[in-house]
Amino acid sequence: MNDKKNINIYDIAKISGVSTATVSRVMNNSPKVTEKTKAKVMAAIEQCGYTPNIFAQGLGLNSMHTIGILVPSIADLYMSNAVAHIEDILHNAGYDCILHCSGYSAKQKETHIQLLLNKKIDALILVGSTYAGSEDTTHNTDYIKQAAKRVPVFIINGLVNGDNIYCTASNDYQAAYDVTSALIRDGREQILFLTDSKSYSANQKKNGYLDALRNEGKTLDESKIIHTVNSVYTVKDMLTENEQLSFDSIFATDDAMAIGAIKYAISKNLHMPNDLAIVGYNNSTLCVCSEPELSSVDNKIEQVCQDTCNRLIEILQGNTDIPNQSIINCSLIQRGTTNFE
Amino acid sequence: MNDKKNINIYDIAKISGVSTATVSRVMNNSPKVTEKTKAKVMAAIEQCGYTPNIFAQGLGLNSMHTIGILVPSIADLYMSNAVAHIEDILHNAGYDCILHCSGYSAKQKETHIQLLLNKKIDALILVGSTYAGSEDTTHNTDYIKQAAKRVPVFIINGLVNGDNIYCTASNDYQAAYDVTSALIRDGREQILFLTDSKSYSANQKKNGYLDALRNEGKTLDESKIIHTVNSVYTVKDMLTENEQLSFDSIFATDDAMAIGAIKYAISKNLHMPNDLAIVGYNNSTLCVCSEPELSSVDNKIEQVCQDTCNRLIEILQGNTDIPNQSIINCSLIQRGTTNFE
DNA sequence: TACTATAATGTAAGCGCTTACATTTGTCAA
DNA sequence: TTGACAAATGTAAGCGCTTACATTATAGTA
Repeated sequence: MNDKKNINIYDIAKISGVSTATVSRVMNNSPKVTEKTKAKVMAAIEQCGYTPNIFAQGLGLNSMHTIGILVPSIADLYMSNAVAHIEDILHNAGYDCILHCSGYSAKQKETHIQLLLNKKIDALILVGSTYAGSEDTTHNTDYIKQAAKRVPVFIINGLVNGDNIYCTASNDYQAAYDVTSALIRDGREQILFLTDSKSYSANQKKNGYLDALRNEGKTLDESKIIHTVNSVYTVKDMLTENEQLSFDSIFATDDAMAIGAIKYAISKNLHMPNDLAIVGYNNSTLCVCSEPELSSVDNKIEQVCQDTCNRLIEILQGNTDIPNQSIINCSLIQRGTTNFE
Repeated sequence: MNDKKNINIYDIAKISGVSTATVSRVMNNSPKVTEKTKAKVMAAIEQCGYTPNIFAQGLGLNSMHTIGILVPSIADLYMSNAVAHIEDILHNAGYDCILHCSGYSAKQKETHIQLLLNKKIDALILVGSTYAGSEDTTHNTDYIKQAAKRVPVFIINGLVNGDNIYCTASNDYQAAYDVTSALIRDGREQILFLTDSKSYSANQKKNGYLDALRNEGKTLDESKIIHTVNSVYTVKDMLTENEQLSFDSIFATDDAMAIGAIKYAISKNLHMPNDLAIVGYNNSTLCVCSEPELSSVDNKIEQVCQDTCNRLIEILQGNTDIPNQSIINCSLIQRGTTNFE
C-alpha cells in the first residue's frame, strides 16, 4: 500500500541540479533565490507533482499550521454553525482544522484536549459550555490552563481567566436582561425562564433575567426558573403536565425549547403573543418553521467566530498586545410570538 | 514559544535505563517486553508526562491515524449530523478526523481533497452531493479516482465507480418511489416534486418519483418538477406567487422546503393532509416544529455513517474483500401532513 | 554442565525536511 | 586586475521516532 516510494526533496534537487536547501528555499518562497534557479526548481516540482512530506516538515518546524477545535457536539445547531464559520475563516488564513467532539463533561473535554495537543496543534478553540460561576463549585478549569501553557487557547462563549487564554462571547447577560425588561414593560407579570444547561452562557442569561426582574421591581419567584432538556417535545410535555404552573410569557434559552412552548400554546388554544409571549434564543432555522414564527435573540455567532479567529491569527503571527476578552452584542429578532414596540 | 525542549524517547530511555527501541516497544504495546521492564519504562513515562512526537512518528510510519472528511457545508443539518456520527465512531476506533468544508463545486472539492491528501490522511470520506447522472455532462469524477490512488475513498450518498472507492448510500430511489406510490394510492393526482440540487441523491429521488408515476400509469407532467432553493421562505414565496400551479400533494427532497410548503398551506387555509399532503426528507428536527407536524423520510443517516466507518476500519486493517457499494433502506415517518394506511 | 532454541533487549540506519554555517559566485570600486 | 563584500548556493547536522538486524540473557534438554 504505502510502499510506493514518494518523490522527495532529494529527487527534486537531483532533477533540477541544485541542493536540497535550495529546493527548500523555493518551496518556502525565500527571497534569496535567483529567478533562474527558482524557475528550474519549479519546473521539476511541477513535472513530478511533488508535495513536501508534512511529517518531515513538522519534525523540523514543530508546527503543522493546524488549529484544534473542540465542541461538545457537532450535531448541535449552534455549534455546527460556529464550526462552519471557523473552518471557513481559518482555512482562508492558511490553517487546517482538526475537529473533535467531546461530549459535555469536563472529563471528556480534558481527554480530547490532550489528544488534540498531541497532534501538535498551533492553537486550540473551545466552543461553548465552559462551566463557570460560583454555584458550580466542583467546576475546575485547570485542564484549560494547563493546555494554555502549550498553545494559545480561545474560548467561545465561555470565560476562563488565565495566561494565554482568550475569550469571546456574545453578550448574553445583556440580551437576557433586555428581553426580560421588554417583556415586563409589555405588561407580563409571570415570565417563565427555561434553561437547559449550566454553561457559562446559560448562567449569563439567567443572571440577566434575574437582574432585570430585580431592577424592574418584580419579586423573584424561583419556581419560574425551569431546568429542562433542549428538546421540543420535552418542553411541550413538561408544560402540559405541570398544570399548576402559571405564566403569561416564556423566555427560553434555546429555540427548540421555545418551539415546544409554541406547540403547547397551540394545543391549549392560547393566542400568541396576547395570551402568551414567547422568546427563543439563537435565531436558528427553527424560528421560521412554526406558526406564528418565533421571536428569538440573534447571538451573532458569525461575529463571535470572526472575532475569535481574528485574534487567533494575530497571536499566531506574533502580535502580543491582544485583549483577553471580547464581547459581542446580541439583538432581538421579533416575529409572531412577541409584540414589543 | 516553541523553544521549551520537549522530552523525547531518548530521555525516557535514559531514565528507565533501557534502549529507545524498548521504550518504543512499550509505547506500542509490543508483546515482546518483560513485565518488569515495561513497568520501569511506564514509570518513567508517567513521571515525565511523556507523549511521543507525532511528526517523528509519522515520518517513520508515514501514517498518522487520521481520516480526512470533506463536506460541502457543515452548516447543513444533514451533514453536521453525519459528521457527528462519523467523528464519534472513528474516534472510538482510534482515528482522528480532519474536517474540511469545501463548498459545492467540483473545483473547490478538488482543491480541498488535495490539501487533505497532503496531510497524509489514511482515508478520505466524502459526504454527499457527488454529482452524477447523464444530465450533468460536464461532471467528472477524475479527481476522486485520482485521490483513490493514494488512499481509500469513501463516499456517502454518492456513486463513483473505481478502484479503492467505496460508496454507501441511503436507498433514496426506493424511498421516493414508495412515497410517490403511497401518495397516488392515497388518491393524489397532482404531486409536486421539489428538489434543490443535482446531487446523486437528488437524482435518485427524482428517478424514484418518475418511475412510480410511470408504473402507476400516471402521465408525467414536467412542470410538476420544480427546482428551488432549500429554504423555507423561498418555497413558500414560490408557491404563493405561482398561482397557475395546481397540485394536491407535495413531495420535497428536504424538510426545509416541505416546511415552506406547510406555511404556504396554512396561509391559504388549506387543510393538511386532506386538501394538501406534504412529505419532506431527512426527518430532521424541523419536522416537529410545525403544526401539523411534517411527515418525512428517515434516510437513516446514522446507519449510513456506521456502515461507511465499518468498512473504512476493515480496509485500514488490511481486509481486502470489502464490497464496493452498500445501500441502506429508508423509512417514512408519518406525522400530520399525510394519512396513508 | 554444555549446548540450543528462544525470548528480550540493544544498535543504528533510515524517514524527508529545515537551517546554521561554509563555500562559491558575482559585482563593483579602486 | 584585484580585493572586498554581498548574494546565491551547498553541506550536513539535527528533529524524534520505528524497526531490521545484531546481540545478549533465559530456559530447556541431553
